[in-house]
Parts: sequence; C-alpha cells; structure tokens
Amino acid sequence: MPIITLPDGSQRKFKNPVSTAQVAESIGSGLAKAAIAGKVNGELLDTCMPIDFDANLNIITAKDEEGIAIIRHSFAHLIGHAVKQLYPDAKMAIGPVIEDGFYYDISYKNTFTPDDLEKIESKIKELIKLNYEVGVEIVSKEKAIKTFTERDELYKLEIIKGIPENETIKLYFHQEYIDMCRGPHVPNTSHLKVFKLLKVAGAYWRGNSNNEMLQRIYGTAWKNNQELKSYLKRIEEAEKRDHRKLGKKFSLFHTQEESPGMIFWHPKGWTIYQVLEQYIRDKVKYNNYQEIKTPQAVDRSLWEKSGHWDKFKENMFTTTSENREYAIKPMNCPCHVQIFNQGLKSYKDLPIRLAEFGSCHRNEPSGSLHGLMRVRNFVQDDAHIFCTEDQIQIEVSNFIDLVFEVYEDFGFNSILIKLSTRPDKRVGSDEIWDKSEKALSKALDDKGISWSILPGEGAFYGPKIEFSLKDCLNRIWQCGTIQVDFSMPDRLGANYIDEKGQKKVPVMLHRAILGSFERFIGILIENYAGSFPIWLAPIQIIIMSITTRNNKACLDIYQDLTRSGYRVESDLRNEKIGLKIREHTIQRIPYLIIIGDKEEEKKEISVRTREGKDLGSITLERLKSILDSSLSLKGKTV
RNA sequence: GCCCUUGUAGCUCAGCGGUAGAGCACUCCCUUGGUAAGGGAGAGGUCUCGGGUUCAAGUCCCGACGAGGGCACCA
Repeated sequence: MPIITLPDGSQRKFKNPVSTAQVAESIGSGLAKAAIAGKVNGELLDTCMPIDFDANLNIITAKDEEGIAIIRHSFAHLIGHAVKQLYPDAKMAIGPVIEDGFYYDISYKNTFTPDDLEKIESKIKELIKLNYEVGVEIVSKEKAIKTFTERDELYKLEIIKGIPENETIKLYFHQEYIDMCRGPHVPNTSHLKVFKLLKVAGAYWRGNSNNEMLQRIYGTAWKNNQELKSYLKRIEEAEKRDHRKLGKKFSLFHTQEESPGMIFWHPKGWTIYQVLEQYIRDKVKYNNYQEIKTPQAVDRSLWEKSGHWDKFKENMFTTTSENREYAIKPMNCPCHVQIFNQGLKSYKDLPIRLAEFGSCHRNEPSGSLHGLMRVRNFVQDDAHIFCTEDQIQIEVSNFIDLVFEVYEDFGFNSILIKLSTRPDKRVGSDEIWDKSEKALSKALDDKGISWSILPGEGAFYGPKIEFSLKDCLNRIWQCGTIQVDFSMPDRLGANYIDEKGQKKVPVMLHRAILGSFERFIGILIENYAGSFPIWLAPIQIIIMSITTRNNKACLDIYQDLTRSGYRVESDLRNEKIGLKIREHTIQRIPYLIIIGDKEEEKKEISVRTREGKDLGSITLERLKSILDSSLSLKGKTV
C-alpha cells in the first residue's frame, strides 16, 4: 500500500503499486497528459514504472528543466527511429542529452549531407505526428544481447558488454525501432514538438582517436517555438561577437596561410596587447617578481634533460645549425631554471620569482587551431616561483588573490576554477602528491572559492589549478593556472643550501595569470564585443572637424591630448559630420570630439560617446578629468 | 591529426559549364555640410594552388594548402 507524498505535502494512498501516470491521472487528466516522468524520492523514472513503496513524488512536465532534458533525450531516440527507417544499414551508437540539445552518434557507409539532415528532420516530424506510445521494458542482459544481435547493432552490444551484471537494462520501444537507455523517456511522442537538427560532425567512438569515426547529428529541442527562436537568435547574436570577425572589422590582427596559427598583430590590436603587457608587468613587479628574458631556440640536450624531448617532441618546432639540433621553446620553464642555477642560492633567497613574457611555439594539431584562442605561437605572462615546500601554501594563496585581483579589473565575474589531480603516469611519491594537492585545495577553500575537481588531469610532475573563462559561444578556455612541480628542478639540477648547510632541491611553481596574451585578448574581444573599456581601447578619442575650416583647431587639440598620453586620432576629411560620427561610432571609439566654429569661438569641444550620449560643449580639461576617472576604473564597470 | 563543410575584388556576398557581378571600402571631381550613410565618375579579380574531364571550367572530378563546425589533443 504505497503512500505517495506530493510536493505540496498532500498524500495519496494506493492499494496496489502505482505508476506516476496513475498518480497523475488521479489528480487530473490535464496533468496526466502533461506528465513526462516521475521524480521518485529524487530519482527520475518513466511514468509507467510501478512504485510499490512509500515515496515522495514530483510529476515532471515540460515546464521543468528535467522535463526538457527528457524531451531532448527522447528526440535523440527519434533520430534513431528516423535514421533506421531511411537508412536501415546505419548502426546506432550513443545518443545523449547535452546543454540545450542532444546528439546521436551513428555509423553509416555514406556520409550524411545537409540534404540527409533535412530528410531525417522531415521523417522525425512524420513520426511525431503518429503520436505513438513509447514502450519500456526492463530486460536481462541476455535478452538485450539477443535483441541487438538480431538487429545487428554492434555498438549497442559493445555498450552492453560494459554494463555490470547487477545493473538493470532498459529497452525503449519506438514502434519497430528499439533503443537501449537508462531513461526515462517520454511516454508518448506527442510530448515531442519543437526541435531542429543543427549539424553533422565527426566524433570518435568512445572518444578514442584510435577508434572508428562516427557521424554525430546534433539537434536542439525546446518546450515551445518562442524558446527555440530565442535560442537560435542567441546563437546568431553570439556569433557576431566572434573575435575573428571583430578582429577583421576593427583591424586588430590577421592570420594568413603561410603561418597557420600565428598572429599578425595590427597597430590597434598591438596597442591592446601592449597595454595588457605593461599592466601585468606593473602587477608582477609590485608583487615581488623579477622580469627576465630567455632564448627562443635552445639545444636539444636541454630538452632531453627536461623531459620535453621525450614527452613533447611531436609538439616542438625544431631547427638546425652547423650540425646542432635546436628546439624553438614550447615552454619557458627549463630556461628559467637555467637562470636560477646561476650562482649558489641560499634558503634565505627563496622564494625567487622569475617572470617572463615568453614567446612560445607549439606545433598544435591543425584541427585544433582556433583564431586567437588556440595558436601555434603565443606569449605567456609566465613566471616560475622557486620555493621551499613550506612556502608552497602561501605562494599559491597569494597567487590566487592576484588572479582574482587581475580578473576583476577586466570585469570578469564567472571564472571556472578546477583542480586537476594526480594522473596515472606521474613522478613523485604519493606523500608529495597528497601534500601538494592539499596545498592547492586548501588555498582555494580558505578563500571560500567554489571549485570542481578534474581527477587524473594533472601534469605528470604535479597537480594544477586552472582558471578558465568562456567565449561568446560558451566554449571554455583555460587562461590562468598554477602548477606545483617537484620534478623539473631536480632534473635540471636546481638546488639551494638549507639552514643545515645541506643541498636541497627547490619546488617550482609554474604560473600564469592571463595565460597567453593571444587567448586572453580573444576572450576580451568577445566579452566586450569590441567596445573596449577606455583603458584598453586602441583609440580612445577621435577628433572630427565640422568643415575643413576647423582642421587647424582639431590638430591643436589632437596635439594636446596626444602629449597628455591619450590615444587620439583625428578625422579631418571633407565629409559631413553625420558620416564621421557614424563611422567612428561603428568603430566603437569611446569618445568623439566635434569641433566647429561654435566650439572654436567658445574655446570648448563638443563631446559625444560611442553609446550616442551627447555630453554637450565642455572644456578640454573637463574631458581629461572624465577620461582619467574612466581610466582608473579599468574594466570594472563594464 | 580525424570527419563534414568551405575558399570569387580590401570587406560582405551573388554567380554553379559558355567572354567575371553587387553593396560597402578605395581614387578623382562636385559639395564646406552641426550629432549614425550628400552627389557623380573611375579604378580594382590568373575566381587559394596543382592536376584532370570537356570544344569550353569560379562552375564538374581528384589532390594539396588554408579556413569554419565538431571529435581527439591541449605536455
């Protein structure tokens, strides 16, 4: 006699085991129709599954987040149903839910073209119209194997092999199509209304590049048309902020065929770069780092010692000279150890913090290159802290503060923080790993920062904290990082003399705040959609004349502002003021100065912002004070 | 690296077997105009590169390279 407790606290008693569908029916037929699944004591179940115990039940409909997720999941099954009708030889692999949508991985002899995608979409629409019941059955492993053997679904059989004996297997019946899934799924296709297939892409079976590449069909689904439309609109708007598009539009940088993955910085892009570099230079100097510069190409022997030749050879560009082989540095750390190694170090010298704006080259796979975000030549705001084990905690803690301080200056508030822990292949004792992982997690916890863990994702030499930011399409890019390294200093012979006069190997902390200038600027461009806060804006002020008669006055003001340290340009063309305003507003120049006869007479300037706000006629001094207060805020108000 | 898509003027794109097009930008001329596009004329392309099919190839086929979306990779 199960007693079902509903979210409002009311209870219903049933004589026999009861399903979510039956409970919903007992409440009302509208709810029965809308019911997609039941959340039974917090666990999602198909509406037809019997409940034979007292339970809390929440009836899930399309209005719930979980309901939409189930709808998306069921749409994946519909891809299966449709694909198997259209292409009976296709083999279905996996079809999970993802953020905002779903996909299905399929193996098929021919490649799916955009035409096929349309056909599949139409077929799915036909199937939806049938309003068929989706059946579900819990089966034995044998039955599942038999079912998919008969159907020649090799991938499903592979999946079954990996399911533990004690775990239940559920089959979902979509008319003649059968899929296997944890579920739950919608009880009837009438729940499946609004969807769109988006694209086909390749994906390795089980995410392993040694396996066959399958064809992945991506789709999105929503509870109504408005939500679908607004989702598509959102994507469209986000794509307009793409840093590669804006990089062209604002002439910040370009790339070209002859040097894939390497950036040609234009004057305006380079201005942003330089502002960032000087900003970080001041920051690290203030925090007791010493800036250095190390060679670009280093003999193979050093990379052999550091372990890079062994572990990282594929990713290094090499070159030769007079029978010697060199590698263009992919990282700065080995060179920094060389500087540490010059002269004898005492424990009293530690920590030593060596910073470099180090240009690194890595031969990244061609398919991974992505605008400024993933490049083959980039400059890190790199530094290595050489310290004792006892100093790790405080150094990590200080670094985290520094990262937050810096990110705040850019107005970033959603920073993803992850701790990557010991991988299977690693150096160093478990004791040391325990200690360094704990140092990192403690530093995060002490500050009340929320973070997630990436088990086994640490570097072979030590765990790391990653600070990641999102681009306009929510793709995640690692920017800042701090990594504990017990290995490289030893390999490269670094040591210091401790209190007892003994030689000891220092710990090395690898760390970067922005990560790479390239990636960070990419994130900035998308984050600000090209409307850079004034401290970063490549051109801060444009001075425009009403007629050529006013050109001389414009040049005087230009000279004044330039000599006061602002980034200014003038537009003295024989064009109407409306055109000039339009063009420079589109270029997102923060302040537009207009000089006509009236301004000349009053010895003032008219100022307008890129947002279209008219500040009226003011003195040059007044403008400077507006600029200065805006400069001091950096990106905090944006 | 793998799969799919894609590569035409500085930019955005049309053309998809029959002598290269548009808009914006550019150059020149007229216009000296007050807060998001004044008017006219002109110049500009081995249609990424290399093969092939064809009487004829931006257009069809093959390959290379680049780019875009995924996947894998990101020490």
